Amino acid sequence: MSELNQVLKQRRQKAQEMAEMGINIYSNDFRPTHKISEILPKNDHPDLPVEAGVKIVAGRIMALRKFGKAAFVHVQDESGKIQIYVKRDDIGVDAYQVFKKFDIGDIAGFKGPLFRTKTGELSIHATSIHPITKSLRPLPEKFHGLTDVETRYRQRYVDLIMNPEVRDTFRKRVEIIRLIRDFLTNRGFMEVETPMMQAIAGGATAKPFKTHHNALGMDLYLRIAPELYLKRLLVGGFERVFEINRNFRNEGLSTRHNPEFTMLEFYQAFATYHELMDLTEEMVSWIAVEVTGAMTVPYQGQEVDLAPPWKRYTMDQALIEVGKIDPATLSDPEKTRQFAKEKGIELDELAGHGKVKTELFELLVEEKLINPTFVTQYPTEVSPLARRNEENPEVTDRFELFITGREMANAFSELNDPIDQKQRLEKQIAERGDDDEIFPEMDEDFVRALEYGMPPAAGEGIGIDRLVMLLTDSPSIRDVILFPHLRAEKK
RNA sequence: GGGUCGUUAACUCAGUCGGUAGAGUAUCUGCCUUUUAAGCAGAGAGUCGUUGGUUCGAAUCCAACACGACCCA
Repeated sequence: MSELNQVLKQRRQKAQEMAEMGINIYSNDFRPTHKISEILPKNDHPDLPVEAGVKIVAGRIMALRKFGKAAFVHVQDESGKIQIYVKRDDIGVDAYQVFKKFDIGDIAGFKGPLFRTKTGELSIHATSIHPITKSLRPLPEKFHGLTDVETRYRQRYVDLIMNPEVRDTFRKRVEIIRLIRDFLTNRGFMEVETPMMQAIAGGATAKPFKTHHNALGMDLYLRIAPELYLKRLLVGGFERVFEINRNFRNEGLSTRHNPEFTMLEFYQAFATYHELMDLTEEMVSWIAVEVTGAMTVPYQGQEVDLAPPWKRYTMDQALIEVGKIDPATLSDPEKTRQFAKEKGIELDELAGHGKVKTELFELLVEEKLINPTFVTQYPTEVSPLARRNEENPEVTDRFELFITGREMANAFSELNDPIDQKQRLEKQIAERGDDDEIFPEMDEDFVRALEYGMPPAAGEGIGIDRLVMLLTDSPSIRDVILFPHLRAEKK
């Protein structure tokens, strides 16, 4: 857009005029005595007299209705919005000349007692006005506000100024993360930080971002998961650890995928995935109540009931009961494969029964799991880091949690047999095929760590962005990430 | 990566059959000392995403590209 358009020129001119009047248009000596939210609740009863005393507030001018010798202003600070009544005869002729230069979008301070207008709105009757920061750009129109999605993401600061519900979503996001910290810390978990830049991007199957360390002359990868480092800490003797931090995956973008996203991973020694199912139910339902006030939350027009206990299926049960697959078909690898092909699933020759079942699950079951559902007994074939089930080595002691048809969490009893672990990583690398952008690469140090002996443990990862989407009723991951990734803006 | 839709003033949007650009808000000027989508009168504001093509003539039709949204992989 043109930098020289009329409105911008006028704003700059007005700023200059104010400067010429001797006003510091970027001052930093005004100190409000009250947040607006501290004023509002004490005076919200229309029939009771307002509090006595002078209030000093500061914030952004969001609306300005001028009448010549008086005006009404709406000022918004971080906590809320209040109306100010500015009258020439009360602030003085000179001050009113300054006030006439105020624009919507400016940051200003106001001082005066409270009163209630004819129409009953709580307001501050200004006895003085204070320019603080001049705004050189006009805000979006007051009625429709800012709705253009691209501008909202690219200029999130304007989105936050204009849209209270956006501010609310991000406050909730912070609150959710704080509650997770409290919950885990209260249960004896220790928050740790492990490398974001890794020589071997392990712990998941995904394409990593590559970067380079100049001084060391080595390539590094932004982590796709912290898993292998957190398990090293179990070896080191920390028995309950968690990390909330960014993972990076060099893949496509969608309403559910951003290249950098926030994961919670936590590991508990001397526990199995069963205990993590209990913990997850308790944690997520508690957070839901704390953040939304209810155990049932709306999501995009459907009601999601988060009250424990949650439904638990084995993968086979889910395929039969939700996916409506004939048990006779499912128990026969060849028939299952045939069935998958009929459903249009393309299968690699190397894909075993477990892989085929997982593909069918993703196609036929996942999107139907609206209320929270744990799915257990994932095939060993698709779970290279999980502990085998002791009765049936074809499956692992693992669950995934689905809510609103989306994967929310992935957890398992950890494999701590270094020889089995090494073989499974080697097998996974061998099956990597021609896509050499995808890790894994053998992490010899991780195997060495396991050789020292890792206590039996269960670990879980929860996608924080998706959890926030659920609890804020947000349709896109971009609505819960302050600055989502977009292509470079054209000049 | 594929498909569909979109991109017009700072913002929200119209723009018919191809005839050279409109509204509201915002801005500016004047009036207005309890308004709240304040009001009244007037004014200014545009590389119609970009580049080509068709045409006497393109915001409009065609193509490519850019950016975005949604769906699919």
